[in-house]
Amino acid sequence: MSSVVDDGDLTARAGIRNAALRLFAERGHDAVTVREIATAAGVSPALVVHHFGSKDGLRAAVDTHAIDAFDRVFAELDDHDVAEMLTGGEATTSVAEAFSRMLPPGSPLPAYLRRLLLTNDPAGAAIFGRWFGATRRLLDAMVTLGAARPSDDPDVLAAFLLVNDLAVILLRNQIATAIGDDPLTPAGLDRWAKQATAVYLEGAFAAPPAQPPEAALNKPNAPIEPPEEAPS
Amino acid sequence: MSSVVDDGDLTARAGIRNAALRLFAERGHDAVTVREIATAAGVSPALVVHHFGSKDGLRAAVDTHAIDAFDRVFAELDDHDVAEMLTGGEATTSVAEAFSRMLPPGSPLPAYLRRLLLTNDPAGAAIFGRWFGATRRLLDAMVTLGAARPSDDPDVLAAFLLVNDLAVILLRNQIATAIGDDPLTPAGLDRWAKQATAVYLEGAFAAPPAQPPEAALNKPNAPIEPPEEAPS
DNA sequence: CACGATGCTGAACAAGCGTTTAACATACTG
DNA sequence: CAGTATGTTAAACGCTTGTTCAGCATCGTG
Repeated sequence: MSSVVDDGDLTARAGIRNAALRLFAERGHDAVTVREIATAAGVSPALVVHHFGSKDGLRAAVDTHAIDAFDRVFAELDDHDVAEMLTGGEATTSVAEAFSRMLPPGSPLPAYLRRLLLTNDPAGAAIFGRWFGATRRLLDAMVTLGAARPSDDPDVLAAFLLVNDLAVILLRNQIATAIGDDPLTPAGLDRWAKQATAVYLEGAFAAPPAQPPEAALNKPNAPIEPPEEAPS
Repeated sequence: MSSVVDDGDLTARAGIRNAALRLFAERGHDAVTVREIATAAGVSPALVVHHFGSKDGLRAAVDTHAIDAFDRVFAELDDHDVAEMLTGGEATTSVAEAFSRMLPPGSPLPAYLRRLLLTNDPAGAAIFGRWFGATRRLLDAMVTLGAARPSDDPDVLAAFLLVNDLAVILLRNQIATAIGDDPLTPAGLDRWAKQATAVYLEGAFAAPPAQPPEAALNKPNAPIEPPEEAPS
């Protein structure tokens, strides 16, 4: 056993990249030092720079590696979705489900996706744009096949469905403590999918009993963060 | 004019806290230096430490300040929601709507909430837990009033509705470029609320035309991230 | 007026950071 | 076998970081 992380027979380069992926995902780029990455990978700090040029070069390599994996997951999901639609299976297949199915349980990739979308990183914007386009196209296909109701604002509807899916990954930890199941495990995923499917098929709310329609709307509220705040 | 930021007549202490709030929200705690905060607030770096003890003390002060504002927004939303429910107004009132209504347009608070929820910060976990409890109680109330359909897993349903709402704030920038409207402005919010309300009232998908019910389910897929990866 | 708080600063410090450099193995190549 | 890439390291460098310190105004209070 070398130390710290048992990577099997990985190249040192790949080992560094994987260690960096995990640490970046857990704590963010800036909070992780080159020395920590090197220790986690069982190599010297100088080797990190030798292989990736600089810490930022390593960041870029990790980014492309992760984005590649993400797009493979999403592509798989896309096919799966169309197949399910055609065979009359479940109504929806979620990004979260694809992540849970295709990634090993302890994978740092969900957390890395969170960091990628959180920082206003152009790579995160690019991946979101691609996924939005795919969702939009899928929604159109479902409408023409009669599997989804047509909308007067399909862009917003597609974005709504996509971000609802992504929220499961972004807020994974909070959801887990709230409902008592990690939503990226089969058990949690099942509970989540049941409720989501129900809402997407029938809705969640009912129109109120029957009363005067326009009542208290647009009453102005005092802003909570006025231009000048009380000094603490 | 002093410099950089015109804060009106703020205490230096409050000015530092506000500058830190904005910088932390934009770039994250670790990527911001004490010197940058001091410059943005128009004071010397030493004064930052003098008022808050340390950079981490400043972080804590900013945290409590922000969390206080968040909870005020959410409490307002809660009241508003109940009121709307009773008067038979709109079916839903979203967290995003409350943020948009109660915060000035350029406020750093949405971005700070994003950082708080996505960095596994215990403060973020606490605020999510509180909001989840409130959502759960609101959902129960709506069910007894006949405004929401009863669910066999109300915890998950409440979490689903809450994280869908939060996703608008978390992915604000990506949504803005995807749909062409910032979802925290009145225009974008209106488009978003229309689609969300439609889905929550009637659903988004239709049951497939009518076909064999169980078809291709649980077919095993090759994991995309095998234990040992190809060295790049 | 004296005087202790209070607010605030410039200069400096130790520590930690990313990175560089020179050197050492190891292994393929002619 | 010499020679040259390749992988790897220990040690050090320069810079930035958070923080400290001594001192300067300002000001309400006895």
